[in-house]
Amino acid sequence: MATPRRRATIHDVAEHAGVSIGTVSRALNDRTGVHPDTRLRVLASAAALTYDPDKAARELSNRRAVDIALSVAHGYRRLTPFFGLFLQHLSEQLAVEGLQVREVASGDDGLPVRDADAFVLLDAHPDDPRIGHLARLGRAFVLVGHAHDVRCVAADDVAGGRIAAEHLLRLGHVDSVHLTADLHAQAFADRAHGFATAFEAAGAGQPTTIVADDASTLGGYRAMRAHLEGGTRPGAVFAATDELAIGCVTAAADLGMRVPSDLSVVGFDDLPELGARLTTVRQDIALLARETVTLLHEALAGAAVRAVRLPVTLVSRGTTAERRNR
Amino acid sequence: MATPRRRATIHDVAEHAGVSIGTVSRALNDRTGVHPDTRLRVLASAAALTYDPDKAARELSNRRAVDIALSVAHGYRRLTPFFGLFLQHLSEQLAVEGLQVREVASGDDGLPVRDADAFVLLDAHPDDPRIGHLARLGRAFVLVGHAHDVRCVAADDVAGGRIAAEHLLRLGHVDSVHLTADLHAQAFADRAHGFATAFEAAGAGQPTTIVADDASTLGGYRAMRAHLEGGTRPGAVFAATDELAIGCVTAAADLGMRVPSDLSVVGFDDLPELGARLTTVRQDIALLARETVTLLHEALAGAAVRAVRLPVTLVSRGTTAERRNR
DNA sequence: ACATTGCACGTAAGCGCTTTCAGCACGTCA
DNA sequence: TGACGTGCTGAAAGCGCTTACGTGCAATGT
Repeated sequence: MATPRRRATIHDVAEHAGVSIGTVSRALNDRTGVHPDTRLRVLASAAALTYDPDKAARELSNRRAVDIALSVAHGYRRLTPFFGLFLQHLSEQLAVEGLQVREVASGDDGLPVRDADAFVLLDAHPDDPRIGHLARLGRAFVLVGHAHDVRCVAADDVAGGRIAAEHLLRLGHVDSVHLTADLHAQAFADRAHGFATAFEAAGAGQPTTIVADDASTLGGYRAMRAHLEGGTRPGAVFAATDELAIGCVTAAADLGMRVPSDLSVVGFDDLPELGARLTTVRQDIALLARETVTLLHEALAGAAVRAVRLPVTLVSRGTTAERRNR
Repeated sequence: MATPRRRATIHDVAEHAGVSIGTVSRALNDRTGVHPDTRLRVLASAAALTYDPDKAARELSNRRAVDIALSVAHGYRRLTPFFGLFLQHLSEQLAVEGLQVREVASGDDGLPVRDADAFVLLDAHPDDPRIGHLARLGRAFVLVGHAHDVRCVAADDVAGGRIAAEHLLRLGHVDSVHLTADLHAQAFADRAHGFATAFEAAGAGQPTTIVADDASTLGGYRAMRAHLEGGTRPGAVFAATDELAIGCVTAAADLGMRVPSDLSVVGFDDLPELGARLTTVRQDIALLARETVTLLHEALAGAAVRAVRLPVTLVSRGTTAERRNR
């Protein structure tokens, strides 16, 4: 049975290596002024004892115990795969700096419940009450998404819509439709705008927009299926989300259409598993996380508010093809 | 602009209240030996300074810096609303004890990447490689779900299936079907088993089982729709999940059937938003979180392995009704 | 009257770590 | 030879907190 192992401390390592704790600390943290031989000896001892520095002690000593609270609009209940991934990258990114997400919660009123040093707001509409709340309290926060006059970061959604349009246009799909959900959400509005603008600029007219009940795969499926069954048979669809796109693909398949020969579909996000085969507008979630952390530091330092837009790229996979004559 | 506020320390509070730091600590932690008046004064000072004790320092002092890693099978990518809620309760529960989930991650190989003191495994099949891995390492862990010979906790799925059956039977639905996904998952297998057993015990025969491609709302929708379109029109369906149930309800609606008059549906889990109107088998997620923490402590203490089953209850809402003659 | 209790509180040690500072053993330059 | 770096290391302070331990004081007992 697992003996309740006592964690090795820096003292144990020091003793084992025959040096002082100061030297161990320096060696382990790549500080200068340690003889190479000594460093090696310390490293070996640390490995031998499976030494794992105590986070709390390290934080305390570093006096960089920054509490970072992550606030998701509806708790985890509506956590999308996208935000799930983001979260993972965020905590990895913070771990690099020895920081960490301390708590993940928001009260029933939607307001962050904890008095942290800094907040990351997910899933916020521009008029989200949390923004005013935090601003009023003078707390550091960064919004993942977009709003005016607040520190925020998000993909360049307009550009995303545009490159989706250009891709489709290049393939000859002048009769594309746009499948989205809740245009009240800034990201969706921007993507729709970028898409429509590019179409008009190309003289292809205003594309039809289908609004699903929600941004789930089911939402996308039903909206698309209804549209397809309505008689109109567009050659391509740009879905505002990979999940919506999956719904599209599934709906098309259920109606006997083939993707991409009968219907091209391009998604948005590039979620690993979900869209492994999907042509989609990729946003770099790792980069998003890194930028979030940067902004977090700026917020803590009291720097000027700025909004950052992250580039997106189109990754062409199996769900788009040239328009066939019909 | 938010001045980079310096956090108040226990010394500030002590000075403000005109007492020593020891007294502040005792007052704030409900220790005995503090005069009621003094306690009040300290509390007031703490509030005035918005004092928020430094977690790191507290942990260090308490030497209960227990690293608890939460391991989700596929990262957050497949985090279901159910596990999302569970996570929330778990971190709340741990917060009560001054503990916290330190990291939430699993490597690309699916194995937990961090060397924590204890692990919470979500979403694990009984033959999940993580179980053997952790056991081999002699690490403390608890599995949320079921498997043989490991410390685990889960709802009483068999009973859940049974009470769903009894509810439906009581309403006269002898022609119920069971909608599930991936019977390889222990929970789903158990629910199906409980359901079928109760039906047979009542002399109602073996209920039809429909297996959806996945446990999403879309999966439930498509499976149910296909079944319904196939001609058979069951009077009721027991879905292994609230999400599947939502899919059912939606499919029925899309086919012009009315719930519950044409089709009764009962779900499983009782997720707040999702199933607000759903008749469902409720599991107490908060309790699940509490039990998880209890088992975690047992694991850390090296107690004997035990598996716990949590009771479930049927909550009857708007999606079930008595069988009509047809 | 004094010794004894018990309560409320202050003092200080210590949790495991980082980092400054001083010291020591060299070598270098005049 | 002595004054001076230079490179490496140990000692010790301190991060913010909890918690023995000790002390002063009033209340109690004799």
